[in-house]
Amino acid sequence: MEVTSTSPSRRVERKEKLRDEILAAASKMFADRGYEAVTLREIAKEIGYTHAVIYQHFPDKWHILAELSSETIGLMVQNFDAIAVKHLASKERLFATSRGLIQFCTAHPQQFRNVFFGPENRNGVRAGQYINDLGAPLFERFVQLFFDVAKEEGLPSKDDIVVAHTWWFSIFGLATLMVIQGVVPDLPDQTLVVEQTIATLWAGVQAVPRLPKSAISKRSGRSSASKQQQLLST
Amino acid sequence: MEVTSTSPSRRVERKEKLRDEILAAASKMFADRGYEAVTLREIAKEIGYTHAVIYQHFPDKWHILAELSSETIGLMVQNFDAIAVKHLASKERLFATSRGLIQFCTAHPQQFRNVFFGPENRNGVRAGQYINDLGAPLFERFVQLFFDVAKEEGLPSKDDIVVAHTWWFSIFGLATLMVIQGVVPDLPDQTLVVEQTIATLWAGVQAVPRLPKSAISKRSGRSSASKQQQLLST
DNA sequence: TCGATTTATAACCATTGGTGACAAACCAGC
DNA sequence: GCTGGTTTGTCACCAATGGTTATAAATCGA
Repeated sequence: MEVTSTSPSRRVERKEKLRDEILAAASKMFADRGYEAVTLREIAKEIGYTHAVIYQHFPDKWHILAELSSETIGLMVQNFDAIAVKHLASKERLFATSRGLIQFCTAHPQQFRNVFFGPENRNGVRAGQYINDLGAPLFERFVQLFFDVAKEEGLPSKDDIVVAHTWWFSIFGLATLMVIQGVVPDLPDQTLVVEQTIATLWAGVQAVPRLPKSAISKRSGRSSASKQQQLLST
Repeated sequence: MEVTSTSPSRRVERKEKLRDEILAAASKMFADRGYEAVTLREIAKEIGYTHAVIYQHFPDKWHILAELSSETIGLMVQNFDAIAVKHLASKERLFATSRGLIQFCTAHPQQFRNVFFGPENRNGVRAGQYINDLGAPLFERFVQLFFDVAKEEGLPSKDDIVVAHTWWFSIFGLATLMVIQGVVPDLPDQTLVVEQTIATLWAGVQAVPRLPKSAISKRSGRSSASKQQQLLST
C-alpha cells in the first residue's frame, strides 16, 4: 500500500516522460499546422512510437488538445499578470493588458484558434469551453480590473458588469477577427486599429452611463445556465 | 452549335435540378449539425442517391460549402439593405444595421460558423474567405454607411477608414463571440450588452479624433497584400 | 431503331481515429 | 539469477470518411 512518498519507481517516471513527449510533440504540431491537419500517427512517429501508444495516456485525440488548451489559457493568465504588475494606475493596467491580450493572440494565432474555435468533442464541448474553470480566472481578472478602473477613474458605470463585458468583448472580438484571417478585410495597420479601438472604447465608457434594463426591446437571450461537467465524459 | 436560346434540353434541366437538391440538402444539414459532422453519403442518401453522384456537380465537399457561403453572405447584404432603407437619418441606419448584423448572426449561428470559421480547403482558403469578392460589397456598405454618419453627424474623424473599421470590427467581433459559445462567459442578457456596446462605441467615435499614425509604437502588422485568386484552384 | 452520350452505381482506394490480442520488456520476490 | 505477474508497445484489425474509376443503365438525337 505505502501511500507515502515512495520513489516514483522508474516505471511511473518513464510513463510521465512519455506523456510529456506526446504533449510536447502535439503542442508543436498543432501550433504549426492546426489540430485537424495533424494525425495521431504523425505525433507518434515524431517521438518514435506507434499511434496506438497514445491511447494509454489519453482517451482520444480531443483530450490532448484539451490539456494543451488548459496550458494555453494558463499562459494567457500569466501574460495578463505580468503586464498588470508593471502599471500602477489602473487605467494604464487596463490599456496595457488589453494590448497584451491582443498581442498574445496574434503571436500564437493557431493556438488561439485551436483553443477557442477548435473542434468539439462528442458532447459538443469545445476544447476552450471545457476549461471554463480555467478560463474563469482570466475573465474574472478582466472584470475586476475594469471595476478597479471604473472606481479609480470615477466612471459613471461603477460596478456594472455589462459595461465591463462591453470592454472585454470588444477587445477579445477584435483579437479574434485579427487572428481568423479572411473574415474581415486585411488590416493595413493592425496596431493603429487596436489603438483606435482602445481610445474609442475608453472615451465611450467615460461618457455612457449604465443603460437601464428597461428601454430595451424584447428577447431574453440564450440562457446562462451552466452546462459544466460534461467535461471529461468522453 | 446553335449558341442561341435553345431549350435547356431537359437534360440540363434535370442536372441543374439535382444540383439544387444537393445544395438544398447540404444547406439544411450543414446548418443543423455543422459542416464537419455531415457526411457526403448522408447528403446523397437524403435526396435518394449515392454519394458518388455529388462529384458530378462539385469537385469536393468544400466547394459545396463555398457555394452556400456565397448565398449566406448574399443574405447578409440583403438583410443590411432591407434595414438600411427603413431609416432616414444615417445615425439610425448605423445603429439599426449594427443590431441587424448581430441578429442575423445569432439567428443563423451554424451558418455563420461554417462561413467565417469553417474549414479551409487544400490551399488554406477559408470558405468565407474565398468569396471575398462577395464579402467586399458587405464591408463596403459598412464603411460607406459609417462615412455617411461621420459626415452627417459631424464626427471628428470624417473619412478615416480606421475609425470605420473600429466600429464594425467591434460589432462583428461581438457577434462572433455571441455565436461561438463557450469562448466568453454566457451572457445573462445579450440584448443589453449589444445596446451597451453600440452606445459606448457611439459615444467613443464622437469624442475620439483620428489617431495620428505617429505616436504608435513599433510593429508593421501582417501585410495587406491581397492573396486573392487562390480561389477555385482545388 | 440505332448509336453516342449522359447519368448513376458499385466496387474500390488511402487515410483516419480508435480497439484488442499478444509478445516483449520490466521488475518484483525469492 | 531465476520466476511469474504486470506493464508497455506493437501489430493487425475495424468502421467510417472523402474521393476515384470502371461499368452498366438510362436518355435522347438522328
